[in-house]
Amino acid sequence: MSSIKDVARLAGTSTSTASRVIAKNGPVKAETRERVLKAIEMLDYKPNLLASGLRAKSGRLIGLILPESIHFDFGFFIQSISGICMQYDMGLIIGNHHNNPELESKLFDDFYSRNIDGLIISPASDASLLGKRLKNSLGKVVLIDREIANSNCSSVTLDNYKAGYLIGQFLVSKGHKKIACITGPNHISISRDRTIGFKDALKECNVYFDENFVFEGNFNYDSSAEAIDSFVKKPNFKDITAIWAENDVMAVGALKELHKFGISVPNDIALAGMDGTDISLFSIPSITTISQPFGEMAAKAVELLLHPVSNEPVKVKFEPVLIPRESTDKVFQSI
Amino acid sequence: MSSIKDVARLAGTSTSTASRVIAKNGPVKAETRERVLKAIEMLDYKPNLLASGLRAKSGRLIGLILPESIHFDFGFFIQSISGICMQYDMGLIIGNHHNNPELESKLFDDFYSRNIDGLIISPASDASLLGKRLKNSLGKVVLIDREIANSNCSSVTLDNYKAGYLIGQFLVSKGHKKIACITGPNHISISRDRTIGFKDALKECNVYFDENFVFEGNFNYDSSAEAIDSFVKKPNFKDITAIWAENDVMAVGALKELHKFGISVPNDIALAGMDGTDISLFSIPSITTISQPFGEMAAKAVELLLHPVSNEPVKVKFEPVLIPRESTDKVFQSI
DNA sequence: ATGAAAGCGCTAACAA
DNA sequence: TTGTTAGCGCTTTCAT
Repeated sequence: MSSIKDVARLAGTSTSTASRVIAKNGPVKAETRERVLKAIEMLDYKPNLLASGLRAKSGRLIGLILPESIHFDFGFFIQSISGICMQYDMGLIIGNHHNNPELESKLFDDFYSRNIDGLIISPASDASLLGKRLKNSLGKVVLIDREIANSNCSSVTLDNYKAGYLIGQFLVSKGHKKIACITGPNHISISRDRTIGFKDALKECNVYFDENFVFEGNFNYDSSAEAIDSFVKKPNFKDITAIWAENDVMAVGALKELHKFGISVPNDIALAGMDGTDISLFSIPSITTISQPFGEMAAKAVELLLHPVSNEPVKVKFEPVLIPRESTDKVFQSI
Repeated sequence: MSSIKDVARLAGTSTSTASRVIAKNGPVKAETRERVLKAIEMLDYKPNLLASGLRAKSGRLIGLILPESIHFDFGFFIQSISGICMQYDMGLIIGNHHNNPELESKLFDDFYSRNIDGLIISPASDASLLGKRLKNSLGKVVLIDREIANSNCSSVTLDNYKAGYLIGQFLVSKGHKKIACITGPNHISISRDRTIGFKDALKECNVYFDENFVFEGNFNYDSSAEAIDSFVKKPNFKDITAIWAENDVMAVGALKELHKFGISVPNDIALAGMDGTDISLFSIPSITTISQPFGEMAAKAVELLLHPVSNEPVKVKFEPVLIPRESTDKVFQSI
């Protein structure tokens, strides 16, 4: 690896002149510039980002901390953010905390040791240990997808309460009076918000919400299969005419498990998911869902980081959109 | 941000002593160590990785370049590799090239400018411009998932030829004589290998392979819907009794499109995918597939990078495993 | 328009 | 056991 010194030597200039050519700032005679450029070419010189980052106190690096990387939504975040970072000539360093606050803190510290220019994070849970760390890193953190209670960071989230509310209202409008719910983990605020919105919608419509038919899932396939198993065993399961799973993955898992029991969607029971991911569209039947604008959310997060409009934290909430599909096509008549 | 100087000053030692305490190498009197540790604690000191990286010519960083981040398999790679990196106290910097060789080269150069300790890459295509770059970076690159023709890098791949062969053999064993195929992009060697293996299996079993029923997809849902549309239009579609899609996503897309045409799987037509991802398991019917050990592949790639056994490139090929499921359950009798 | 020199924060060879 | 010092590669004053 050749350094700027090598370039300068070959071009017969000082390192400062070479640096000026590379950074395209200070004045350089056209002829000198040519010599430097040729030297760069010949040596296949690439500036060392650690050195320039050390000087500039900027690693030209964005950190991204997510719970996992496998799920579609997180993959979408990674891909969108990575693309935008590239446009800005920024690197993207990532880590998964698996909802473990210790790992989360470790990643946070490691990233800051690298002079990151900003951090986008979907925090571990309400037990996140990031509190004091976030205070110190003013304006360089944007929360995505999940919020931290009374953090003073900017954040980009979906209005999860409204999402739950919308789906609740929708199912009631289809005539459902007994609705089961497979929630996300209770320690994550987005799950709680979705559930509260959902309950509020039912309450407003005077539909009784049976706590016996709430199952706390973990956003994965398996947990929704468990949920269905537990529901089916209950004596008054026959009254249930609709199920809402708080993400599409669990909805697909529920569909499969219902199928095993010979229960047909939407004829015997209606089913809805959430996220608006492809699996809900390509499922048979297609599954009613609430779409989240993952790409826009990612873009907004980067924008808030790189072009902050003020010193005050900005809280951006995106609007959920209901997408009715085949899985809720049948209208249930009240008996 | 406090530096090691601040620590040394507060502890009343020199920076080298402080450094020795931090690095846990050189000898330090117990009492001095205590003072330094307390200073570190008080200042909440975190070493600057750009500075140490610059010195050590090692960014404690692994680079990961993938075509995309959204697909399940790539998400799996990211998650596995990220976990292992964390164990080694390494950062993980990632980028997507979207099968564009220019982006790929740009990422490559950027990563190397960061003194990465190793690169794991699933290259863009046969047109990858990485040739000379790879020569220069001896032993620090491992290809994953995709191979580059006569590169002398280590690589971790699936035996894609065998995967195609296995599925071909299996479908023939189920009595199929006319089989359609939805391939991956032809510019990617894994697609070609799968297709060749598949054809070879049919040939060995004396089953005629009709080139009219090959559709070049792109590994996404939509392309398989197009494939089905084009197949259905052909006059002799009625003879087709099985379809192989070269990944699970396309298989699910094909299932959906067949369903639209009122064609039932497996009763009217058998269907198989590839990758062994959850969507093929949770699909209704579950889809016969070939599993890839994504986690093991990722682990192997990091291992080859961090603990190379020799200077020679090592080529690791994992064995595909056939997973028969409902989508191929019906045995077709030759007429 | 150009160069000399200092310094970002860290480590390691050498001296004491 | 501890400290001094040089230098990783870069940028940026400050002279010239």
